[in-house]
Amino acid sequence: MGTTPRPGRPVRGSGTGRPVMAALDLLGRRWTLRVVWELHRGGTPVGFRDLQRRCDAMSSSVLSARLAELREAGIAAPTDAAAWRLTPLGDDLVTAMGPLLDWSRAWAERP
Amino acid sequence: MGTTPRPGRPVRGSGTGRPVMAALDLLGRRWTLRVVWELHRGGTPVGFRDLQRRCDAMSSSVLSARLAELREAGIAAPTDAAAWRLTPLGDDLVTAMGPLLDWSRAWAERP
DNA sequence: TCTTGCGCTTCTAAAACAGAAGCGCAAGAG
DNA sequence: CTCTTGCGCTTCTGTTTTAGAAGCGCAAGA
Repeated sequence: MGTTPRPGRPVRGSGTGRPVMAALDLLGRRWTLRVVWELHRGGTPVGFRDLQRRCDAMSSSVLSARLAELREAGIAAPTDAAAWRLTPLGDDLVTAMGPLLDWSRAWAERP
Repeated sequence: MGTTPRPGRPVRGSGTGRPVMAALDLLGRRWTLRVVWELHRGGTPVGFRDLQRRCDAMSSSVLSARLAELREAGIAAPTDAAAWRLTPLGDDLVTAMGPLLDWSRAWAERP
């Protein structure tokens, strides 16, 4: 398994660990943005298998790895009842993704 | 080589090709966001080897693949002088990434 | 001519991912 | 109690993706 990118520490593509580079490394991993997205859509905490189904049955091994990374990054957290939800920081991330969604709609309509 | 995700066509993680899913697939590939980012930072068109250096000497084979994908997606385009730059759509994408950068700074300052 | 740098391509090894199987646990049915 | 069902994951093996070095053809300059 790889390492969870953290701001301030060297990450793939940046020896300095500049925040934006660490973020691009973390969020650039496959399924990461999607998992965050689905956790947010759920509203209430979502269980592992349920989350897996919502992500089009993505591989459980990868989901497990992504959740561990997101937890370490302080973006997602397990509840006491064995389910997952976003932290306030995670909610902010989703908010920050808003313009990206608008862009994707514009992208879909290009000639 | 893989396929370039397009809105409206099935992509990894979504049989419907919903725009946001296609975008998450395309942008979720390793180095993609970084390449877009560096093309934008350059301002003027950037040559292949120069771009590679700016991306911390990422693999040339992957850079080549990413540029092909970004071109197909209408995000980047080669100039007549054998250099690369963002299209207007690509510039919009960078703009849409703005809040994400702000978020990364906040992320860097968490306890 | 000879070197230097360019935009890539090609090749092989390493890493990441996919997907099925299964483990231990807990709750309910019989 | 035993049996089944579903849960949260982990483990394992095969496939895909990425890394990284090497090299090709071209063009410009010494």
